[in-house]
Amino acid sequence: MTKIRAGRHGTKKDTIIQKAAALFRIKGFNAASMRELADSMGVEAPSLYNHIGSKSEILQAICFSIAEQFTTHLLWTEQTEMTGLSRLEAVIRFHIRMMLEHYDEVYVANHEWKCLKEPYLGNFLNQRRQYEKRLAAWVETGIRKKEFRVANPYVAVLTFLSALRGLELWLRHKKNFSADELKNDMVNLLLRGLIN
Amino acid sequence: MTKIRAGRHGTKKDTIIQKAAALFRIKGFNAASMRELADSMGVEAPSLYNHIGSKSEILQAICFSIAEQFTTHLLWTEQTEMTGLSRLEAVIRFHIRMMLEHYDEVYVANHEWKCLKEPYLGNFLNQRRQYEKRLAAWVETGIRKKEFRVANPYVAVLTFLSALRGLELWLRHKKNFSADELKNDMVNLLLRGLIN
DNA sequence: CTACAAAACTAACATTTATTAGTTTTTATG
DNA sequence: CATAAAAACTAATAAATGTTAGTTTTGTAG
Repeated sequence: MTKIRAGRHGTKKDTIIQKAAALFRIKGFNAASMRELADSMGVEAPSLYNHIGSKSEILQAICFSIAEQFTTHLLWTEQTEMTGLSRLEAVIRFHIRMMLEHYDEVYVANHEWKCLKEPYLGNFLNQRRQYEKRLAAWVETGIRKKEFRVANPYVAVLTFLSALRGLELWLRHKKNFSADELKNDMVNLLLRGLIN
Repeated sequence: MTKIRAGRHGTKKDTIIQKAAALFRIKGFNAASMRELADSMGVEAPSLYNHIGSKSEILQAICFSIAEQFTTHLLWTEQTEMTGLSRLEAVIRFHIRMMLEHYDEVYVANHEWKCLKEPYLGNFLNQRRQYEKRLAAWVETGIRKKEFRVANPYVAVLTFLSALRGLELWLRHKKNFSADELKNDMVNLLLRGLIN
């Protein structure tokens, strides 16, 4: 009879969620079973229910924790960085940091949100749309100030966010890389372009 | 007793695969059931098995059809376009066209490949890696010819591909847009950068 | 019209799944 | 040590799923 260990910085529920994120990332939410999750902790499946309410609840915890961190950082950046360039640079740096420090959770939030149940699904999508809108407002401001050139701000935002989501591909390839180097490359590429 | 209609340009199996792509895109492969798929065609689930071998087979058909189209186009581009810029531009244009004309299939191939079973999963990933490698070779050549500036060609390729994958976000938003306009925006953004 | 093949149907099965109920073991507190 | 709470266990359930078997209907060719 193994026991679920509470991590140094969290409850046993947090430990379950963390393990679940790793499992969901590898197998996908639907394909990952509670039995597997329990197995990965050396425990029987029903034991998990002493700590969590349901499988769905775990996914909700993952998605909203991540969403909240991104939103919070966006608002913070808005008040600390004033130029479009420095703001977008801050966003890139934060996405890289999140991807490095919370790979599983970020991946799951990006790929398995569709498995959320209402009203959480709608909620999550709303939060994302808000994020995109605020970012688009930055770009629009930058365009007005002649800082950026771009025809459609939404094209820029969606391209930008997609490219950042692609950071996961980078980690998947498991190349050895420095976060700073990666950040510089992406800033140069997205903001200054590929062409010499 | 409804019957499965064979489309003008394909067998009944093709019709099933097309409907399945739409369903898989909306609900995800695992969450979509054969009964739902049958329902969407006004038929009972077992009837599908007169035309297809298994649920997995449908996913395989979708993923490999799309992968093959992209690979074929890449090779074609390599022989018809000679500068790095014109090649990447051709890739952007093709991705946009594929996304417009085969939205469901492209989306499913991008998001549900993890549900493929071996050896198809490994096969699919290999094909993708080859695609990435070939694209990286283009960029490397471009760097050598001083056509591109970029520190790490792989950062460029993965960023590029991620941004293109993000075209789906654009379609999801259902803005009215012209494909040409979109193409021009993305070329400018990715190749010339956001900064003025 | 007949006969054969294609393709639909109904019924059922074997598995897998998340989850609950009830019980026993462990841990912590007095 | 005794007692209570926390957390593990076993057993079981209800629902859903992909798929098969066997049968009936539909469409087509001679």
